[in-house]
Amino acid sequence: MPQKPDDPALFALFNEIGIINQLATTLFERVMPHDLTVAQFSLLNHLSRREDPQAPLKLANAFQVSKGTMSSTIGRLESKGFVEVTPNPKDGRGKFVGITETGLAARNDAVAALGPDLAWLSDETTSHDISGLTQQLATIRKLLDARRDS
Amino acid sequence: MPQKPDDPALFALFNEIGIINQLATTLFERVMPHDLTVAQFSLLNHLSRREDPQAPLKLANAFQVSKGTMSSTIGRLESKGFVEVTPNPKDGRGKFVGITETGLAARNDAVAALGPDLAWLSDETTSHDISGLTQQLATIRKLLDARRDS
DNA sequence: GGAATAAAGTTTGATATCAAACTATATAGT
DNA sequence: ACTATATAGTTTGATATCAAACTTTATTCC
Repeated sequence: MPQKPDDPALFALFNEIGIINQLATTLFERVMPHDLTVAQFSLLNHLSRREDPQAPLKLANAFQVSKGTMSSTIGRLESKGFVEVTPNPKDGRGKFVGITETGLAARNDAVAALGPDLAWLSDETTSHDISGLTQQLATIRKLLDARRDS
Repeated sequence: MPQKPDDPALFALFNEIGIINQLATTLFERVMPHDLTVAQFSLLNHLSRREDPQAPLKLANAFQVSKGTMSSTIGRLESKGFVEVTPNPKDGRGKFVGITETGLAARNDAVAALGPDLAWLSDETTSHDISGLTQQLATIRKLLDARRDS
């Protein structure tokens, strides 16, 4: 039973992280076209960068979400016609997810729509060392990630 | 149509923030008792620090969530008997939310259960300037917050 | 005072997310 | 081969979250 039970510094850090996550998500979702969510856009953006279709499980690992979550996001993008899911001919259990022409266009629309907000943020944060900040966070993320598997 | 459409640095930052948020949330929820979620614990913890009951709207603002979200979280804590909701005698629309004895005990249980993980994190991050990191993030949070209202 | 407006809470419908259960296919072990 | 186990995806049930619609009570403004 800790005498000094809560670490205010860590609580404050996670609090800021949680709020930023929420604010950025809603800010971006307000401007993105095609009713794209951040989860959907991120997946679309990821697929737009690699020509070869990817297995759902690999995508789930890349985004650190459960396979159930990835299954759901893929399904929604599929309904919109933005991705195409094909069976893995070598493995009856497996599938491949690839972006469609429509999906690529939607991704480009979204990138364009996000432009102003990102440019504004970029301007406002020129004095910050964003890369340095990101690296510090990456260190903490790796800690949490290692702890998860333990 | 931007030639350099995405700002990799900013995307990377928000990506880390999103993943940390998710990892920390699931890590904490795995150890907390009474089926407490982070949202529920945070509210309970907040209420444990002030003796006087708070209005739901005030709580929603403090946590930067919508009143609908706060309404839902309060309802769940009320079902568990951890908070008590009373009408505002001065204003028929208003309510007040206060923590119960049971709620305070649950909050203390949760703090104790979180102890080991927080201690571990604290140890692992001694070389990091957590406060400085938090302040940098707070600056960005304020930017996003201001943008939201514009 | 009565009508219009505002404010506090709740409800609804949608998405994201997890864990856990489930289905189907593949691989291992004997 | 046959059984047991492992792997890929899907489904289910729960919570969090938002925006928007809705209800109830206050306040404002002629």
